[in-house]
Parts: sequence; C-alpha cells; structure tokens
Amino acid sequence: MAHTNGRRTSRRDIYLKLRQMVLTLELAPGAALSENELAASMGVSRTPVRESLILLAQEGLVQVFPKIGSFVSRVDPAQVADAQFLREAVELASLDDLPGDLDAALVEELRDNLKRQRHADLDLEEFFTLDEAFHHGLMRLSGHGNVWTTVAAAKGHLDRARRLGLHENESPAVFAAQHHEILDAVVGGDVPLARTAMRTHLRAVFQDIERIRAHSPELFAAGASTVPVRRNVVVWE
Amino acid sequence: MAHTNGRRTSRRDIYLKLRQMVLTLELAPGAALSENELAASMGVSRTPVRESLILLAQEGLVQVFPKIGSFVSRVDPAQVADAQFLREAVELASLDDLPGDLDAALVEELRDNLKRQRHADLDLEEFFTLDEAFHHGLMRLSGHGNVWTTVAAAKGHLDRARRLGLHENESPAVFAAQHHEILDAVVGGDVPLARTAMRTHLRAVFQDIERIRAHSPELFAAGASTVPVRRNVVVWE
DNA sequence: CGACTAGTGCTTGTATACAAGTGCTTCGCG
DNA sequence: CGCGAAGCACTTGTATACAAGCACTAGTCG
Repeated sequence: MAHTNGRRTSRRDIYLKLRQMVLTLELAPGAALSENELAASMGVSRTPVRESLILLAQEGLVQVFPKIGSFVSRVDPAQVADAQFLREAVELASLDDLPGDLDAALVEELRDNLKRQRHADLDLEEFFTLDEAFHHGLMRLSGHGNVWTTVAAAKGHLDRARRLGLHENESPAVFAAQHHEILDAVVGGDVPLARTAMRTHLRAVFQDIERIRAHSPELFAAGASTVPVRRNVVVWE
Repeated sequence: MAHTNGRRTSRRDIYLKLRQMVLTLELAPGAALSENELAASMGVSRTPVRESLILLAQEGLVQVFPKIGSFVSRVDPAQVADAQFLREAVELASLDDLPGDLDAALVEELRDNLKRQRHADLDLEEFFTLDEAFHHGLMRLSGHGNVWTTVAAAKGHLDRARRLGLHENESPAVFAAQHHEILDAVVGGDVPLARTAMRTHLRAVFQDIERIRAHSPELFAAGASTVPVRRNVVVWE
C-alpha cells in the first residue's frame, strides 16, 4: 500500500520504524508514547511523528486519547480472534483458487524459504520474516498476493500475540514442519489436504493465547472500555 | 475503528465527510484535490484536512504525490477484484460459523431491513446503506461483526465500481431478492444453500465491471504505474 | 520564427506557535 | 495534621510560517 508513492519522506521512515517497534514488542503493549519525546529522539518535529501515530491508530496498534496521551495498544483478545478468522478465511479460500500449473519460480522460492526455516540457529525475528514471506508467497501462487496486504494490516494484534507465545515456547521447528506439509500438498495438487494442513497450522498458534494471557495479563486489554490514566507509571483501569 | 476515541474533532468530521464524498462518487475518480482549497471551503486550516487525506491515502481512496498534488484514486480493477475475493472469502466463511440458535432480535432486524429494501421508491444511497447493514448483520449473526470493519475499509474501490454499475443499470430489486434467498437459507439452517446464494449474489455485481469500464474508461486506472500530471485539466498518463 | 531560460504560482513536507484540557503537586488555610 | 484549591507540567488538536520541488508561461536571445 504505497500511500506516499515511493518518495522517501521522514514520515514514511518514522511510520515504518514505529510500526516495526510495536509489532516486535520493542515497544511494549500499554507503553506510553509522547509525540514530543519521539520527535526529539528521532531528530524531527512533531509533525511527521504525529502523522505516523495517526496511521498506527487507524491500524489499531496505538490508541490516541486527546489531551491525555498516546499509548501502544494492549493486545486485545477479541481483535486477535478477528484477525485469526480473517486470515483463515482468506488463506483457505486462496488455496481453492490455485491454478493447475503453478509458477515454477515461485515454488522454488518457497522451497528455498523452507530450507532456511530449518536452520537450527534462527533468530526469532528472522523466523517471523520467513513465515510472513511463506504465507504471502502461497497467496501469490493463486494470484491473490495483493490481498495479503490487507490481511497483514489487520493482524497486528495477532502478530504480537504470536511473538509473546514464541518468546515463551521456542518451537519454530514445529511450524516449519507444518509449512512443509502445506507446500507438499499444494505442489501435489491435493487441495483438501492443503486446506486441512493450513487450518491445523493456523490454529496451532491460536491455542496458546489464553495461557500467555494468564502469564502476562498486563499486556492484554481487559474490558471493552478500558481507558489509560497518565501517572508516574502508566496504569490502565 | 474508533481511532480518536469518540471525542469530536474536526479531523474526524472532515475524514468522514471526505470519505463519504469519495465513496458516493460526489468526488469523481481522478479528481484533483488541494489541501488549501479543501481547508478553505471547510473553514479550517490545512492540518486536519491533510491528516484526513493521509488516512484516505492509506485506505487507497486517494493518492498523494509529494510536491505535485493529491487526487481521488481512479477505480483500480485489480483492487476491485482483490476486494471481491476478500469479501467473498470472509462472508462465506462467516456462514460456516453460524450458531445453531440464531439471535432472534438480529434476525428480526434483518427481516425489517429487507422489508425496507422492497420499497419501490428507494434512493440509491438508501439502498446502499441498507445493503451494507444487511451484510454486516449477517456477519454479526455468526459473531464476526467486527471483521466487517476490515472488509469495509478494504472494499472502497469495489463500492465505487458498484455505484457506477447501479447508476447505469438500476435494478436494486434483483439484489433485494437475492438477499431474501440468503436470509431464508440462513434461518432455515441450510448452510450449503446459503453459501451458494451468497456466492451468486456477490458475483452478480462483479460481472458488469468490464462493461462499465468500456463505457467510462477515464474513471478507471490503466497500467500499474500511472502517474497524474497537473495541467489546466487533470490528465493521467 | 524557434528554442531555451528565468520566473511565477501552485503543490505537499516539515517546523513552530498557540489553544484547550488533564492529572499531579504544592501551598495555604482551618 | 488534614484538606481543598490554585497553579504547574504535560498532553494532543489546530493554525500558521517556511522549505523544496514541479509545471507551465512569458520573455529573451540566437
């Protein structure tokens, strides 16, 4: 979604940087942001920072309360479930649209991706990057690659929940194996098997959320109408 | 997507107003916008107008070219197809998640909606409002009402194409009948029939796009890398 | 007459100043 | 000592000033 059309602007840089920091939990859910502080630390004025925060707010990754402050959204289980439903619906439907003869270059790219996923010493962020590329690639196979952009934009809360999960329970190997199953079924032309494998895979991540929530409740949103209060330390009540 | 949390701000007003004008074609695809002009005509400064345009740009409804100008996006057939795929995947998957016992109040609301759709003298915009509420309501039945927000945000190009179609070929009655079929199947608990009816319905709209495009090509985007040039009149090349 | 060039008026991007509101803190008073 | 109120420090929202770049136009020179 090239909203500012390739041209390098400081807003685009800052937006991408902040987004990355939120998604990777470098900015923790619930953390207080300040347009002034961010601007100062990045060496720009409030304007590009503010415009970036507005974009992130529309994506649901931050919340802006007028005259009070801006905060990294806590992970909302409802939004995680919504994103889960959305991506499952889209990725399964995409499998139904696979053409008879697959793009050989793309298949090769996916196989190479999986090969790298098997590397033992794999940074968690590297794994997430490969995982994203793999799922995106599958949708490109069926000609719906651009739809991934919408899914990716909507699944910010899901991604953060997944990172919380993998931080505790390091087992990307399991997911890599499931990726193999899916790709094999796709290449083999067995759409029903691919659908089953995909569904199993997508729901595996989703299982652990309640456990994580019990472990770190402060990172999750409680009721629907929680409001932050600015204190010496940030408190949500 | 309450990004500014209910509080009334002029940005929110302007954003909603501009969005409405783009979706209803009151601002034609390809039209040149100007932050200064819009600000003057709305009696505010550039700031809230500019921030609104940035949000609309992220949704793909406008395009901002630094130092050149802002333009209402022409309808992009590729994005129309993407939105079509997305909504079909999501709405069909939603039907699979319908509970055994439906929310009676919601069903009543949907029946009332359909009753109003049958009114002979129905403004086109009124029909679109009812149509939106109907599809949204169906997803609420299966507990995925919030996902509609994401779908709605992504289908701006599709909505504009639909409006172009209905402007030429006034037959909301056909769609209203299809809505009835879907709801009857849902209430009857026949999910496969509901799926079939829904798919037929969603694809009916999609059929006419090529015809419309031949009729009014200037409203559609041509290649992938079209760029507007500011002239006495706006030209895209 | 034609081609090139400086200039003009527009555009968006960024920086800054001011407005309005919130929560805490501290000071004054009983 | 307890308590209330005024003020302070901070927040985001809006308005305005300036910077940088593109497209066209008019003028000038060959």
